[in-house]
Amino acid sequence: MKAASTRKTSRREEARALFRNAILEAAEEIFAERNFHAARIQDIAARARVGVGTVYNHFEQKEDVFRALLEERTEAMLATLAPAPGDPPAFEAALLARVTRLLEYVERHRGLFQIVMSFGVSASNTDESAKELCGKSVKRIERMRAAWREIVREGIAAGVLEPREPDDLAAFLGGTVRSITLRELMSGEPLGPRAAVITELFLGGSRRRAKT
Amino acid sequence: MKAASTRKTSRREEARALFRNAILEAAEEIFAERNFHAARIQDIAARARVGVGTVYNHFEQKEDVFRALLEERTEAMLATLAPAPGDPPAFEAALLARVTRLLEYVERHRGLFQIVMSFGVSASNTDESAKELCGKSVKRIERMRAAWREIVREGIAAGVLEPREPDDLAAFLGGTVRSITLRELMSGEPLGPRAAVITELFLGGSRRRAKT
Amino acid sequence: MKAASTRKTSRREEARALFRNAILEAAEEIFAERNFHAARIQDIAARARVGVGTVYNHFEQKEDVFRALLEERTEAMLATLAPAPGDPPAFEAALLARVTRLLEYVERHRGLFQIVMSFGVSASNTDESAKELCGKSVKRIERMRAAWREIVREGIAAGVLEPREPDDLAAFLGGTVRSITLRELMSGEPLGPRAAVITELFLGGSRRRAKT
Amino acid sequence: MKAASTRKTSRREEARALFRNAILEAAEEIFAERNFHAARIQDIAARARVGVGTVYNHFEQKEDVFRALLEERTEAMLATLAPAPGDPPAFEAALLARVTRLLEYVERHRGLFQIVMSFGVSASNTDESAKELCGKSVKRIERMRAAWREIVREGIAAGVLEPREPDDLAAFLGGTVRSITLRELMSGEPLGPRAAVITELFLGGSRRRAKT
DNA sequence: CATGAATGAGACTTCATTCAT
DNA sequence: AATGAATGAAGTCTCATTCAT
Repeated sequence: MKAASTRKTSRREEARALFRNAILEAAEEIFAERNFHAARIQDIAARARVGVGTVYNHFEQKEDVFRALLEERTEAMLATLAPAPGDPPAFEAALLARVTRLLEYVERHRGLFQIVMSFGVSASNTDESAKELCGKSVKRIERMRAAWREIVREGIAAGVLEPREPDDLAAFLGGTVRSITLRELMSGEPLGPRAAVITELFLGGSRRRAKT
Repeated sequence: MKAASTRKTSRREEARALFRNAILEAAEEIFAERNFHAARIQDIAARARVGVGTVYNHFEQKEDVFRALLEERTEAMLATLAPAPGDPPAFEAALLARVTRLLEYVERHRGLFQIVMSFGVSASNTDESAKELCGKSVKRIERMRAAWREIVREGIAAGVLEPREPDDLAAFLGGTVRSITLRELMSGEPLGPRAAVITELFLGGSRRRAKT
Repeated sequence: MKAASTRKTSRREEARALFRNAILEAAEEIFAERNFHAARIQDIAARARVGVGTVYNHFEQKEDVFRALLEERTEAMLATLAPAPGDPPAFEAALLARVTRLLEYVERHRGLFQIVMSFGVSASNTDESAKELCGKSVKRIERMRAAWREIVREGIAAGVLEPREPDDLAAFLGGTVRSITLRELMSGEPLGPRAAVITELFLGGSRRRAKT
Repeated sequence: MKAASTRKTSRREEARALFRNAILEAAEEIFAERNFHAARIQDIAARARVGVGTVYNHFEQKEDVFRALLEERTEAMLATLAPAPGDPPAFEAALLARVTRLLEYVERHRGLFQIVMSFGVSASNTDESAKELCGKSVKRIERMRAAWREIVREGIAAGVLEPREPDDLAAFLGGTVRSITLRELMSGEPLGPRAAVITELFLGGSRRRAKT
């Protein structure tokens, strides 16, 4: 009986997740093609083939939809930097694979990331609710930095990178990715091809110099 | 008597221009700190210390305020690239002076240009009214390109730049400026210091090779 | 289960119709006592004991409320001329019954019909939107004429009216009704008592002359 | 010197009257083609080729423009019923001449009179300001009645009309004029041709019966 | 829980009125 | 006295949010 109840519950939760997901995906599309203020809950609901009330069953406010979307997508983006089963063993190749994964993910969610990147900037700076959002954002940036640092450590351990202060190398790597991504994102260029450029640039600047 | 009437008229027009300007400046601030949809006409009017109706005496719609602002600012930005009286005679120095002027102007209107640069993107892509705006934008991009081309021609004439196809060099110069501006704009860094970097990068890549 | 769903749906639609009706009735009162421009949506909503937004859930614009009202009422007015179950068999008596029904209906909606009758006139002649309204109005006038013609045909078939061109008799009948209605409507007199006068006048002028 | 001042004054007043008149005529056109609420002071001023402020130099409020217009036009309308120099001596012919004058005047100001006639009816019954307007209107109706009575008296004195209670005959005459005018006005027909019909109808019903 | 109509706060826009020139 | 820009109250309409079914 307990099993039944559990399965029942899990089925229900599965259904919930389905709805929630559909809403988030619809929201991503709508937010990307309009913008936060111009996007109407009604449109999101319609795109998700769901009633307006349903959106409110899953999210308290319109802003929460946006918040959740951000959270989910940036979380997934962070995940692309983790080592994956099929990654090649060599550091350089593995780095390329990871950065490629990252860029591909960003590409797939281009519209949203355009908003994200221009958010700390043009978005309602005065807005009170933006503060909390920024708070979470800071934490995520921290985690991103940690991810880069971890990669850099691996590189140093593998003897590929100069044994410098990992924080500096991490900043270099992160900055390179960030600035190139930003430019291609805003100018409308595809991101995929830049992964190679990024790793080259990074390695060119931080590869271990052969001992004399 | 006619003189009096003329002066009267010009005074009135002067006053009109004053109001119009105050409104545009207020709008720039408000649009920069909120964003088009979140900015309320009431706020703009209040910031300009003007009645709501006054805004509508100068602009037909809220959107027209934005449009005019864009027009005015990008026009002035274009003007910074024209040769100025105090510019040094040497091409390299003159180039630096011009680029510096450009970056300083963009810096002074940072908030607005952030919006401008992310406009073809996050702004209501579907919107019908955006089309006309884009049309004008295309023309302005064309004129910008022409300005770069003119500068490049001067450089070639002065024997400083390689005598290549001016369009290519212009694209290189424009692209360098654009991408660096974009990055610093979005990341919140000051623009001024980058003028030197930009000219260096450009000259490094296109300076005339000494004849062997 | 389907039955339940059907009933649910029909109940909802029933409720919708109830609201729509309440709004139209409120609008009729407000439009009648003020006039199109002076009538505020807020007033209509309040009179209908409904929120402002509700009005906009049922009609796109203020003007559409007016349009729908016109449509609905003139439609119903046309219906009063159709033969009804309880009408007496004799042509003269049936005619009186029908005209009486018509006048009673107009009486019940006096305020609105006053506006309708003075519409092609004082209403925004220049207005662009008035055109469409007039187009529909023309169709309805056509149908009214057809209704009169049908009545006249019955009268001729019954041998009560002179066997003349039905269009002429119809025009006579319609014109008599119209002009008397108009006068009483504008001068504030009750309409009911005029039904007899109208039929008398009409029959007096078009009753079949006995063969010599 | 006094003469000069007087002439100066009168010239000024002449000028004032000119402006006032231009405004009233413009207002008549605008009110006729739109309607009180839809007519904008700006439009009236523009049509009169006058600044907005000028309108307010001559009238306190928008409503006063309307009020004055009504006053002026109905006053002039009343004047058409007074005996005129060229009127024929015979009562019947004189009556026809007067009624013709009246109808011609109404015809020339058709747009306004359409509004006037549908005013006590569809116009803001609830409006507070309408009351005063109605008060004046009542007085004018009284004077109109007096005018009819005077005409009737002449007819009786001339031995053309039955020596009945003048009030009754006046009501008959006035009513006939009013109802026919109303109908033609609303239906868009020209008024001129109806003068003959009106006098015929009136005389037919009230001409003195020959003594047996 | 899904749904979608009801709701009203709030934004844009108009326009009567004022007032400095 | 004429003028026309400034002003803000008021009206229309939108849309986030609630709630009965």
